[in-house]
Amino acid sequence: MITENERSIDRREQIIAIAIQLFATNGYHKTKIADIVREAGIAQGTFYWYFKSKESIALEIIQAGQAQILNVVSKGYRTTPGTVADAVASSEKLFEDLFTFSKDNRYLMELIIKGIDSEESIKHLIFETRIKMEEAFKNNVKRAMDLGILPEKDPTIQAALLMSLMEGMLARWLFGPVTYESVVKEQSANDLAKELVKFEFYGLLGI
Amino acid sequence: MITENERSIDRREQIIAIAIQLFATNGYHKTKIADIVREAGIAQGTFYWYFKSKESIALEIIQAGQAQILNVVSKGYRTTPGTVADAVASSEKLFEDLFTFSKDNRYLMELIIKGIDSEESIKHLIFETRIKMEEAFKNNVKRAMDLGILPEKDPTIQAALLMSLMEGMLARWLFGPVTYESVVKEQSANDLAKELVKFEFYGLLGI
Amino acid sequence: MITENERSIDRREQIIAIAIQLFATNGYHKTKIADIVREAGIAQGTFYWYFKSKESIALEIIQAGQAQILNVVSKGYRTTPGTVADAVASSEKLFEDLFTFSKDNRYLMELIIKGIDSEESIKHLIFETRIKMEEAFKNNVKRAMDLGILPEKDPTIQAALLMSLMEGMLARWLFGPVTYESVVKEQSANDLAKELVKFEFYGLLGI
Amino acid sequence: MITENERSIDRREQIIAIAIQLFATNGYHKTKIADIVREAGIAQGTFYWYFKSKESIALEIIQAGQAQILNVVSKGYRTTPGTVADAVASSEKLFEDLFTFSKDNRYLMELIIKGIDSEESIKHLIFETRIKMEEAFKNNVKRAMDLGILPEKDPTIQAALLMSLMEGMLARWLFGPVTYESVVKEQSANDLAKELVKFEFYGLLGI
DNA sequence: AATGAATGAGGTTTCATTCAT
DNA sequence: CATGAATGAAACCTCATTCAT
Repeated sequence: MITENERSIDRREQIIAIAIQLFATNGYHKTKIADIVREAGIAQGTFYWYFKSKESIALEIIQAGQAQILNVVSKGYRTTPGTVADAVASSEKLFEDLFTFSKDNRYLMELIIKGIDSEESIKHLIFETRIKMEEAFKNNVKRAMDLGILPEKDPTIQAALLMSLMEGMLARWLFGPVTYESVVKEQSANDLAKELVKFEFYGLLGI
Repeated sequence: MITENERSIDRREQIIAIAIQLFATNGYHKTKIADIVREAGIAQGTFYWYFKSKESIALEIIQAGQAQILNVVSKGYRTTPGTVADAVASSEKLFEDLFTFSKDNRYLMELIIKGIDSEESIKHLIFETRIKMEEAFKNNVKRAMDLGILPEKDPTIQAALLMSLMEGMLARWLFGPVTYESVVKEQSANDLAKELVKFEFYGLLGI
Repeated sequence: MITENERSIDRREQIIAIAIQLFATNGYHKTKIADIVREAGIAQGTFYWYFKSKESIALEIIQAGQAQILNVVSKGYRTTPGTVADAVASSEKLFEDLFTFSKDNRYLMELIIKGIDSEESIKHLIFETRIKMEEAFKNNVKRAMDLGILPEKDPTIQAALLMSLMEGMLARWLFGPVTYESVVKEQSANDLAKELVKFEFYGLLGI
Repeated sequence: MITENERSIDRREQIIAIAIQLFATNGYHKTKIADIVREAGIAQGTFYWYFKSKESIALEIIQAGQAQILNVVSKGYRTTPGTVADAVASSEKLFEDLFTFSKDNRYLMELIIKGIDSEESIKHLIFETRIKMEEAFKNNVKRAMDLGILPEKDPTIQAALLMSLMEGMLARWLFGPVTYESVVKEQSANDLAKELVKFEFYGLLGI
């Protein structure tokens, strides 16, 4: 039996899911509260029983998304690598996890990765999320350098480069146009991770 | 002496410059015509003497920007490289040019690289611009492969990876937060290009 | 007790009534949404809860008006007349009905008869209404000719002449200046109908 | 050789001719000064050298039109009729003159007959013109009654009926839809006048 | 006489939010 | 919890008119 409370939570989740998709697809400003409630089949006023404002639902979405993403990313480099092969494997694991999560949370990731032109507070939170992801990358790179697996370079830049690669490939894979159909969009999360990691470690010249 | 015609063109250019900056800084929807005319010191109606609508000025901005950017990018790999060192040098040249242009056209590039949540027509034009940049990259990569300088791989993916790196570094360099102050933002266009190209060819493991 | 629904319909009707009057009195373009809502004692935005646009309320007004008018006109020549006297009587009945309806729907008829300088779509609908009225007249004339009551002539022209008479008298009776005070405006619908029909059948020379 | 003054007058006339046509075709409010000057091939400001305002050019148009029309109408019943046939002939002459003038001044007549939703001052002047036409008709009718040619009735009403017939037929003949193509629009001014006068004197039952 | 850039009041419409029921 | 009617500030855009040249 579904309690009142549970039904209420469902309704909330439903509205959130719709809002995520609309924000990602049409943008923050183009998405009207009227669109959300129409899609949800509820009255305009009902929205405001569940959420304080348009801004607040967006903030809640990003907030919750941040937690999930960071959870995925932080679990990435779990192993303590000893060799380059170990580092490669663990990097692959990280990206595969992230790509898998992204595939399951397409619209959320679209919001985070492509960003949305919205209120300052929302943009700030998105920004923060990406900074934190990049920091996780940096720590991993730093650790690999400390272990002598990677040559000593500025880890901040290396993390930025890594993050850029990841963002770019993810965007093309999930939100990109048909142009990438055969070469990017059809690949599995694992394929994509492998391709990325190869480039990550060896560059264009790599085998 | 300034002729009527020149003054008129100046006024147009002035409005465009202001609009670019406001669009980039505050976003398309947050930028009101009232903001633009206030900044330009003209009456609301005067804007409409020069431009048909808010959408049309944005389209004109992106259109013109696309032409300039593609001009820079297309001049990139002018040389016919024979060795890897040649390829590296010419790649460096390309990115340095692009970064220099970007520094001089900060707000325009912010619009193109970060994108704006705007009308469909505008988003489409921005998208097109990025696709064309990426195509220029792809052609360069393909040529290097044909010459035997780079190992044969799918050039579409390599171009996507390159474009991702470029977008990411550019964004951090010019529009990024103070976080990158010391390691990215303070670098010259040439430094940044070198760093990027090193990664481009050799990856994390590169010397 | 007034239900929600009824109040809502009342509000709609109220806005429509005000709009009809203002459109008829001041014209379409001179009538501002601000005028309508001021008269109705509601907020500007409320208008748009009930109607999509200024154009749409005008269309709705004419549409509904057309239906009512055609209903009146079509009921006109119900009887099957056998003699000229029958035809005269039934024509009188038709015009009396139409004039009575017009008196009760003064402003609506003013819109239809005098026309308004408005959007093309609205003008078209008004035009259509008048064409349909004239067609009803034509059918009546034709029937009388078939029955041998009226001499055979082109019914299209006769209907046009009839319609012209009706429009002219109606305009003078209801919307005309005080000039016609004593001789036209003060007459009853029945008086007017009689006068018109006398001219219709016998012309200036008629008894 | 054309003097400065003459060219100036031509320019004025040209603007007026364009304005008449646009007012008649698109309505007063829908016709923008921008439309007029575009059609005339002059600058926006130039319009205001020739005319004080949009309202003033419209007033001037109607004013001049009124004079011409009344001139035509007043010349109508020149003859002193003695018999019904004389009255018929002279009535035919009046309408033929008026219809001929209307054909040559299509757009002007459209403004006068159909009226335009415009400023109060303009509407008033149009109204006045029609009143004066109707008065001319009334005088003619009255004279015929005094001469014993027409039965004694209220000449105001008879004139109104006559005016209505004329307005209606004119509108269908010149501004009407293709519906009337064969039966009304293709007729000559003389044909139309004859048809009208037959109805005028004998009604539907007339031979 | 003529130009065309500039003005600014004012119009229609949108939409996040509130509120009585 | 839910509704949907109501609000009103604010946005974009129009256009008759003015003005410096």
